[in-house]
Parts: sequence; C-alpha cells; structure tokens
Amino acid sequence: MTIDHIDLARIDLNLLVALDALLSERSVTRAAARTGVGQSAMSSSLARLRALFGDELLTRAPEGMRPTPRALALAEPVRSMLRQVQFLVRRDEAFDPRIVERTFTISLPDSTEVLLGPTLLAYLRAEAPGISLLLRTIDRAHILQEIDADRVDLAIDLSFRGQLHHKQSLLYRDSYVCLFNAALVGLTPPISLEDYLRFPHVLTSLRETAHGVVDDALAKIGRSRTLAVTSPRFLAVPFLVRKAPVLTTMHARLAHFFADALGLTVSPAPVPLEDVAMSMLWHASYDDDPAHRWLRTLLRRLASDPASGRAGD
DNA sequence: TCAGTGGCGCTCTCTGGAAC
DNA sequence: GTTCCAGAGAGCGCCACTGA
Repeated sequence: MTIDHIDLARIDLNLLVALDALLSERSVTRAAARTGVGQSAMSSSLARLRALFGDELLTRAPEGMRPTPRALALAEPVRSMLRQVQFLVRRDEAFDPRIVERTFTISLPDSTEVLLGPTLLAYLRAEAPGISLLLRTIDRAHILQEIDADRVDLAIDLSFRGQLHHKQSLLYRDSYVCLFNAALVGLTPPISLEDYLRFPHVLTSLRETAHGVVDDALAKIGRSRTLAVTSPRFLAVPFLVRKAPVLTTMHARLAHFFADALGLTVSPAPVPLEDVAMSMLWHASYDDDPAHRWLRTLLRRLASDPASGRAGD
C-alpha cells in the first residue's frame, strides 16, 4: 500500500493521541488532563476528529461520553499505531536493565509465582535493581482486557485463546505427579491406581467447578475419585495434604518444591495425563519494545533453567 | 457538572526575497 | 542550490461563558 504524503500531511496526527485519550477516559475533561491541554482544546480536537472521520465518535450519555461503534472499531488500531510510533522513536534508546527504573506488571497464578518468583527476584536484585514487579492474579475472563488496556505487561497462564493482536509463547512444559503425606496414607511410590482412588483428593481449580483434568482422565477409563476439598489456590494445597490422609495431583516442579519444603512424598500419577503447558501472552505491538523482549527472554530462561538467569535477546 | 462555543492571542508554517 | 530572514496567514489553545 502506497503512502499518500499530501493527504496524510493534512491530518494532524496529534488528533489520534487525543482520540486515544478520549476513548480511554470517556470524558473530554479527563482526556484533556491526561494529555496536558485544556478542556476546550480537547473539545476542539474532538470536533476535528468528528469532521475527519465523519462520525460523532463520542456522544453524551447519562454515564458520560459514550463511544459510537465507529469509535470502538478505531480504538485498537489507533492504540496499536501510537504504540508503534512510540517504540519507533524510542528505538535508539538502548534498554539497559542495570540502570533502568521501571515496574513490570505481570499476571500469573500463585503456582508460577512460587516457582519463578524467588529466582526472578534474586536475579533482579543482583542484575537489575531499578526494576520492580507488580504481580497480580487476574481472573482468566479479564486477562485479555487487562492486556489490551495496558494494565499488565505480560500474562502467564495454562493456555490462552487470544485474538489476532495477541502473541503467546510456551514458558515451560511439565508433567503431573501425585503428592501426599506418606505417614498419614501409608503409601510408598510408585502408587497404584487402586491406592490412588482409595483416598479422597484435593483439587486445585481456577474455575468454579469441582472437576479437573484428572477427573476427565479417570472418566475415560470408567473410574472416578472422591474430592475432599476444591481450592483455587495452589499454595494452600500442600498444607492441606500435610495434615490429612488425602492426595493431590499437581505439576511435577511444584510438587517437588512442596515435598522438599514440607516433607511430603511425590509419586508418578497412576493416571494417563497430558503434560501441562504454561504460556506467556502479550500484546503484539509489544514486540518492538526492548524492555518487554528482555523480560520475556528472562522468564523463558529462568523457567527452562532456574539456576541460570542471564537474560538478553 | 461538564461538553461545546466564541473571541482573542500566540505559535507555527509557508512564502518570497536576499545573501552566499 | 542552500540557508537565512521577515512578513502574512492559518490554526491551535486558553479564557470566559452558555446550555444541557
């Protein structure tokens, strides 16, 4: 596609900055404050945007300024374009984690926080002291919204169904194992399927249903298990297992971590289960941001070899 | 309360001429 | 051909105000 320079020169690209602020704030006054101009200037920008796009873009409504379908359709392309412009002009600013001061917001489950957090923190304190982390656990239903709104830099979860402008990559793959207190259940690894089903289980589920991958696998062979507790928090599970004659099935890395810390026993799961794949998801336009590239590479390296931690593309 | 409008002033850009 | 300068005009932002 060729660029019509004469036509583009007629367009004040600052108007797109104003449009982005208006769509983010849904208020002329707040959009003006956000971009550092007066309310009337923002109102004037909105009027020019309306003329430019031939659409009202935002209309007054009881709850504030309501975007039109045309404005909603413009929101993501405009945001993406502004990000690219920003990254383009910053391209020469080399990202040096040793001196930069920045906070990365990452959404991740508590299990990944336990596995990667200590090594990541130790690495940052030693190699990138100006970088801090804001770790959040976001409801899966809202992760894409949070990424698109720039409220998180990166999301980590089991699997994502993003949109075209989202990118993802595998962080690590892990198998499932069984974890229990040998002194309470009287079992030694490897345990049989009959032993596995003889005791009630603790299920970790981020969904609201008391049904997991183990239940699916058992159903395929015509068996089922008894659930004693279903919890959305991985961190609570080993403490439940330590105090009661119950079993739980979790990621191998996590199980070995808890077994070492709390004196529990790990056994291969006597149920055929597919490996778990933990992925990272981010906004496609982050591709050009050296800081985000650095963070992704660091996380991949820490996940593949927790003893290392040397990052860089 | 907040979006929109009018008047005004300032800044920026364009244009033409002069100098090199 | 390029650079510099000055004048003119356009456009933008601010203040004050209106109206929903």
